[in-house]
Amino acid sequence: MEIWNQEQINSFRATLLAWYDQEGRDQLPWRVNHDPYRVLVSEIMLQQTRVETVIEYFNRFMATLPTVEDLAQAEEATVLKLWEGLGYYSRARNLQRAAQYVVNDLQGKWPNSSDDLQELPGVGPYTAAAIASICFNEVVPAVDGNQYRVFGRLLKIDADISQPKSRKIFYNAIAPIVDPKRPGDFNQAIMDLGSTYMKASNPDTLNSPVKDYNAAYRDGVEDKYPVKTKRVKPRKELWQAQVVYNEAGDLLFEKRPETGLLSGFWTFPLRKIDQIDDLDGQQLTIKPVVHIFTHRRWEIWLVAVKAPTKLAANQRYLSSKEWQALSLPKVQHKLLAKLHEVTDVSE
DNA sequence: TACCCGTGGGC
DNA sequence: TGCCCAAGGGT
Repeated sequence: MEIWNQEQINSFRATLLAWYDQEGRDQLPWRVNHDPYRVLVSEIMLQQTRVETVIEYFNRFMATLPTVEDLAQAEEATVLKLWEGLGYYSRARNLQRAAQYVVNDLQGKWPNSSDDLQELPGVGPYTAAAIASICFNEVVPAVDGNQYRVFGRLLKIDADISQPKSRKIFYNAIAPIVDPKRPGDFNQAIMDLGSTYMKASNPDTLNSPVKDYNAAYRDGVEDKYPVKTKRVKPRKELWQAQVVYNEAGDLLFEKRPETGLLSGFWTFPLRKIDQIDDLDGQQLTIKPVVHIFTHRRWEIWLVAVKAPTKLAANQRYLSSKEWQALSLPKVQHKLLAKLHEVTDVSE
């Protein structure tokens, strides 16, 4: 691992920020000001999610809920509808809880330090540092995937970024480098660097503004950094999705449990099966609907089944108007599309 | 700690 | 196609 002296640190800061001032993505909608509410919403949305995906969601979210008070007072269904399709839905619920915490418990006064910001639900060390540096000029590194990648290469840090304990190693390595005059811009500059010249795949190191500071590139071992070992294959599971209509033509939905995957969302009644032979009803499709989560691969067979004589507490018939108004997970939209596909063919 | 938690795009 | 990846946090 490389250790920079103060002279190298000073010149790195100057080089990085000069590039950022020229080529930074200052047009991103969450960078138009340093309102902590806007920055919080953007940071939560950007967790494990691409910038290009977030922009549209962010603009719609801010147009609907412009202030932290608006979010605190909104119906949860409103928030989830705004989040529909973005994934990791606990982020949306925690974001609203964070807004309620600021409004109700702190009388609208934002925590202005990284430590205090971590008290907000859904705000961990990275997000807290990002907000603290961008909105309140706290001199702290916002250690995220970009900083792992950028400084893993620049400094040839051998710690495995898949392991949580490596975070402290990176934090300690980066902390002395953060520009004390412009900590927020420093962190955002690293983000921009990490998504342009220093991407994970096909980086353009040769043209990077900080090429001269890149020890991994200098030594011809850039492809070894950052060190990352863990990879988990999604587990394959077979499911059947039950299709049930009532006399009015409404479809039977079932609310998922309050914990676990897609918690609290409405889907067709889903039942796990061991093999296709276990399908319990009239098979409606030749191929299953396939949906891949981070850790699971679902193959879902649509089956028509008899209506239950009595609905369970978590079951309801919903008209198309009703379910379209709900926030539904992508997998349920896939099932609905598939059902309409086979229904149209038969008509 | 290791695992859980969504989705879409790139190659 | 089957992987890997993308501004993490909760448990």
